[in-house]
Amino acid sequence: MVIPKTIPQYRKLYEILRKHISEGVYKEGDLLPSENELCQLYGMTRPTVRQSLSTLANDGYIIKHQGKGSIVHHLPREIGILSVSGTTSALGDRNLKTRITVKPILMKWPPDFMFPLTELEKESGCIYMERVRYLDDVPIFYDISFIASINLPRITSRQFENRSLFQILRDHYHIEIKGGVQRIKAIPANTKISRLLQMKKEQPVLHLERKLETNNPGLFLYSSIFCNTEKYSIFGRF
Amino acid sequence: MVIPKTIPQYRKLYEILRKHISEGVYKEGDLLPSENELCQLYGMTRPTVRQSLSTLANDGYIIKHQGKGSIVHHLPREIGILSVSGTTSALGDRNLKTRITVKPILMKWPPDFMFPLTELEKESGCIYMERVRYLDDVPIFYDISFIASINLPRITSRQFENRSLFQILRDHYHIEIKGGVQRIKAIPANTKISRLLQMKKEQPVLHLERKLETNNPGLFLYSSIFCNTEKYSIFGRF
DNA sequence: ATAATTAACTTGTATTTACAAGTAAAAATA
DNA sequence: TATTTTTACTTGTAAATACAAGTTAATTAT
Repeated sequence: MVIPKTIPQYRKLYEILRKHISEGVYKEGDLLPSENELCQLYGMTRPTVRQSLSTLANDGYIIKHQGKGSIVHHLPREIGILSVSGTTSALGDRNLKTRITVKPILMKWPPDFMFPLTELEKESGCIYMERVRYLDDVPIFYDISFIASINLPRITSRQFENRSLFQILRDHYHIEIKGGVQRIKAIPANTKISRLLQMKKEQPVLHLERKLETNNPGLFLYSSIFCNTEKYSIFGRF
Repeated sequence: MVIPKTIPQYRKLYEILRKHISEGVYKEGDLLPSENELCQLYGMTRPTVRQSLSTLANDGYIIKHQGKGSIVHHLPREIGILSVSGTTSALGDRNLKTRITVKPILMKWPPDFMFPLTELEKESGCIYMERVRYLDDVPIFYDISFIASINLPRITSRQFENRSLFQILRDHYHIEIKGGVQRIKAIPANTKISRLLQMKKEQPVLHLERKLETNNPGLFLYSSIFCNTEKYSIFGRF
């Protein structure tokens, strides 16, 4: 697994500021301390500080303005990289519940997998799981996940109930999502999907097929997501 | 309008390499010249060259590998930021045709617009247009665009037929898309959409509502896109 | 011949220094 | 008072330098 011996300084500052933004120490619209102030505060030089800030800007946490400063721009990113924007008012994480319908099991990759696989991935098999996610006790997402079983000890026995898969991978395995590709379609709900998402058959459902890249070059996460967008939309930045 | 007096060196090299990648001088999987070689070739120092390369990497044109080099990773980005991935083999730009169904006109913003507008935007009105895009002569996209009519001389009289709106904005007004937000839904086709996209009523259609940010801080592009995803998927990177 | 080591590359991180350019508030002017 | 100019801040661009760390191929030793 990727366990970096030494974490770069710019990365440390990035994590500090990201945490502060997430926790509300700096709120949306706030000006971050100036680059020179951050230099003094954390004992770094300006290029190093700037590297932290430009990474934050790339990730959408701040917007930089020449002559002005860095303005906090907190983004909704509750559910992986996607998030939900509803007709109702702003929703907190507390309304979101996850139910595992198929617990993580080690198995062979399905034939005709949605994305091409490397030999290493094929050999090592995959960890499979199915989840349904509820918003205000209404099922919104039906999520089928595949992870190559490469160097992920004890993952099948972990608790997935109320934490994001991404968070577990981050906290326990130092795996971070760097980006990815996705295919999006609108399809009619089949019997299984309509039952799981409590909707009528043939009603439009959003279908996403995603391949997520991690900081571990050979490791990808795959997921097939079905989403009931009758009441909520999928919200995303790019 | 934003007409930069002096284009930074790193930006010049970025444009050169981006063009070379787009035109196939460097093909997918190729190694770019090393940073030191680029320094010599273009008479820049390594930090400057690295800034070009990291911008290219951020935009998804290359992937950098420590100790190895920068590998070209050409992405399909024919239609704005989205692109289409079909079941058929790789499709070139030549198969894509655009038909303007409502020519650009200056008008007031619709009431209950899909995104909140600033006062400046409301005052200046909007340029409205509707387009249908064909892939292999099959209508795939029905695209309704709104642009705030701020400093865009003669835009309503320009030729939009076979060039991307983005390309015109880039070439004539130095406007570049920096990012944006979007809402995605799966909806049943109504009468108008089913007619325009030549599909049955009530069939699932992908609906995107997008707000695109430009290098001009006050200027945004808005579009409402309906997409027939029966044969093709929307493909995207993040 | 094979395996281990070394050398020569590559990109990654970091410091230091300098000036350009955009922003906003204070100061000087009309 | 209202306007213009100045000043002091901010981030943006760029150079020169140094070493760390990952990759690859040539060299060396077994």
